[in-house]
Amino acid sequence: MTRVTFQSGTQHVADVAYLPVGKREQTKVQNRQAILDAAREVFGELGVEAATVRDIIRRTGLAAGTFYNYYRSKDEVFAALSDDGARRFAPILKSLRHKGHFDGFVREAIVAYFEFMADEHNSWAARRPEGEIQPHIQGETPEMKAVFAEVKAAIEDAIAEGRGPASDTEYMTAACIGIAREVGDRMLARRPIDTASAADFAVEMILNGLKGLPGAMRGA
Amino acid sequence: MTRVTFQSGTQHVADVAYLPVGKREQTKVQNRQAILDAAREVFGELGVEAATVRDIIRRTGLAAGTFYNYYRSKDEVFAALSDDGARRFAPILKSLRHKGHFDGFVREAIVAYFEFMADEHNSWAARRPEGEIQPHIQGETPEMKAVFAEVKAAIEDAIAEGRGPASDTEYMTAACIGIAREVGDRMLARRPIDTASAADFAVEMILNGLKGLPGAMRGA
Amino acid sequence: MTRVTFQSGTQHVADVAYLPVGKREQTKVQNRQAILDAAREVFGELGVEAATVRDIIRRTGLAAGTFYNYYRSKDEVFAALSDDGARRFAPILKSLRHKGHFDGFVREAIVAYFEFMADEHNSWAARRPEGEIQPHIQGETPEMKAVFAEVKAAIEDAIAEGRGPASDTEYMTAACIGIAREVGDRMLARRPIDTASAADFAVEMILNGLKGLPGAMRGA
Amino acid sequence: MTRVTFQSGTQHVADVAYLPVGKREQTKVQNRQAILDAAREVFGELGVEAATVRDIIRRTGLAAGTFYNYYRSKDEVFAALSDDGARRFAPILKSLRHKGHFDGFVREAIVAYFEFMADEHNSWAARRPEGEIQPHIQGETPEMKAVFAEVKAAIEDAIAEGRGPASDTEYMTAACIGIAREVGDRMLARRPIDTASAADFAVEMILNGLKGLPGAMRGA
DNA sequence: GATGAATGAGCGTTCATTCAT
DNA sequence: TATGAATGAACGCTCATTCAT
Repeated sequence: MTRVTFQSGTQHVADVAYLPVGKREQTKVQNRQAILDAAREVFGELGVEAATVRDIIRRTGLAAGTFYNYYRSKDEVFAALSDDGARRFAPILKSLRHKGHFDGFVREAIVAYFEFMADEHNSWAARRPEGEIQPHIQGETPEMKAVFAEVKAAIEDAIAEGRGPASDTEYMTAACIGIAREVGDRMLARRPIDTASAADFAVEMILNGLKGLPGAMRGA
Repeated sequence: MTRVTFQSGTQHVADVAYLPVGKREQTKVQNRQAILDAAREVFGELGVEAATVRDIIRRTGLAAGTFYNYYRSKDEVFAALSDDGARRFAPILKSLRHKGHFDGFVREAIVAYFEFMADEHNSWAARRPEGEIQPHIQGETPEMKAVFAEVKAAIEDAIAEGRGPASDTEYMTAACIGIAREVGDRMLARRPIDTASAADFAVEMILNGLKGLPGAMRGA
Repeated sequence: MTRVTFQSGTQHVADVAYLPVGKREQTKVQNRQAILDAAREVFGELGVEAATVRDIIRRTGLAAGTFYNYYRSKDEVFAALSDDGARRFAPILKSLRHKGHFDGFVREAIVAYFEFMADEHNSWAARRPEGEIQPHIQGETPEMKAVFAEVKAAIEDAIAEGRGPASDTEYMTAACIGIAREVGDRMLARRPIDTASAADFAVEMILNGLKGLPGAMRGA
Repeated sequence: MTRVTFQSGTQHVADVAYLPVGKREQTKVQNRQAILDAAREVFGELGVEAATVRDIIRRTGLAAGTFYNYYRSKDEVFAALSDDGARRFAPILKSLRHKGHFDGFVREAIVAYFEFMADEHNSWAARRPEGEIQPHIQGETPEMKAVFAEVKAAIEDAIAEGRGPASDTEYMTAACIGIAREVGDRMLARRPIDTASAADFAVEMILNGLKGLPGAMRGA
């Protein structure tokens, strides 16, 4: 089982600035990043719906108008964060595909997903100053949502390709996804966050569930 | 297995107006209902968070102030809808509890939940004019949310009481809930809506999944 | 010095219903009175500006629309209360006029004014239930304002007629009025309310002040 | 007797903008001033209670939201105006305190108060377009109210410190205040406004009145 | 005449967005 | 580009007033 480590969104985007750049480019990248960081926080604390552009920009210290030099709306930042998450996660997931063994694929996908969530959650919580009053936290970041969508797509594909058991593939996907989502959420609420045992549980549940299905088991 | 039929919220409340009443009372009931209907639609289309009181009242054709003759806030309408759903669903669910057999309980709970969803969905969709452009739909009504919460509580209890298999009960509940929710959603998207086969699937998945769990199977 | 006693507005208007009346007339009078009473309370508690028609009608237990069968607006109730006060006070004041002696006139006018205020204040406070939380009180009723206007007019006349000292009569009136108003207000704030000593003070202040004026003293 | 001249609030604040500034700062100052001016007018015409934020902003021609870039509420504008008045008046008043001679103190305080009122009134009236229909005017600006409060406090102190005659000090203060307020108001209604003779009158009235009091005269 | 729900103007306030600087 | 004040639509809500019952 491959151990993966994820880099927080902040570092990731900064790393992208790999070419020597003038000061102007520098601050452009910094501002863009500052907005993304602030948005991540605000989304996590207030929820995506309740968050306003003002909330985001206020936290950056930038001027209101500056926001619109980078994004056209709150939804666009949301999409950017989602993309960021998806982009970071996609290669891991892709490497798991076409490995043939459905059971192994599921396990690794779930593990990767849970670890991503845990990492995201940690790096996000860690960035908050200690002494401060902790604001109300909602906790699901756009990245998590995006990665969830990726995993879902992967499982959908795997099942549809017949590498998983043949039954009602749509419902099968739905069941896997449901388990992953709900167990993953509970996992994040526990201290310490234990991705391994959560993954064990979810994988058992999924594989056993699928195996018992009437039309079942034709897996690779 | 008892076959249950649910009445839509609209009809339900209308039925209550069984006594001959003055015109004033009539319009009051109608307005109250119009607000609830409008709210259900708006919540379904925009989501509860994004919906505004003015969205709701606009759709009724009533004056802005009229809303406040009936409800004090958006949340109060939401609660009213939820209550309506929960109240209709609660007796069914209660009759399933303490039946001893965990497998049977799960099956009947899932069936009841799916049938409620289907019914709710139908009555809600039916009320929408045909020719109109279908606005973007989120689709989950407060009633569904409320009933979902009921089912979740029931499963939580059943598992916690040890009538289900003993393992990590929290994760077990989460898995059941996840399956019910996701499969239920897919079910609603199909035509015709077939609650029986969706329930069959979900129940199989849940029971098989739980049975295979390491600490497993002590259920009644 | 004549001792005068004032009847509260409530009793006064009730007394007016001296003729045998049908039930309809009865309730009409009662409603009108209920509105006036409620208005007096509300004006006293919230202030005339802040008070709303709804505040008044709510306290009567009558329906909203009923208000408009009696008065067209808050201002009209205000005027009615003022009239009531003025009407009750006018005869007392008139009996003091044309008595010739300016000093005596001033004394009796001030005494009458202060006693009216005290009485009004008492009967208003007395009607409030004991056990209840005392709402914030502003304390100046329309009646007091109206009576103040009466006193002002009387003094204006007396001074203009030359029965008082000849100087700048407008300023003289202003000074008297200012003393009466401010000392009267302080009087109401003390417990027990002592109209006699307040009146003594105000009268001394007024008469001595006027006597010392340059063009002074030609009084009757 | 020192002759003092007050600058109107408008000029005063404008004078403060003594440094050359960018256009932005300029319009900011202008807008802030426009709001204050509009507020003064509206308060004067409708009374502070009845005035609304929208009344104020409407008169400026600015957008509704702009108000909140400068003040958080009507009360804050009111406070700003009051502060302005008090700040301008305070030094004059302070220079009069502790001068020992009660008579002189009263005279100068009254003179200063009347001159402030006259000046305020003039600058306020002057800013009104000629041809327009004069709206109903209540006429007391927050500045006047604030300055009145200052004078009242000063007299209260002086009397309480025993520098004035010893009698019922609360009533004494009330009487002085009443005279100052009422005579001052009449003064403003005359053309031309003659502060000197009004002050002469008020001071005579106050001092003579106090001197005649029973417990009287122990003043410095 | 009494009722009380409906009305809709208007209020205080927030917010996304623009645009002169 | 960055700035941040101006904008005005929209929100939640209250209120005086009307009018069918």
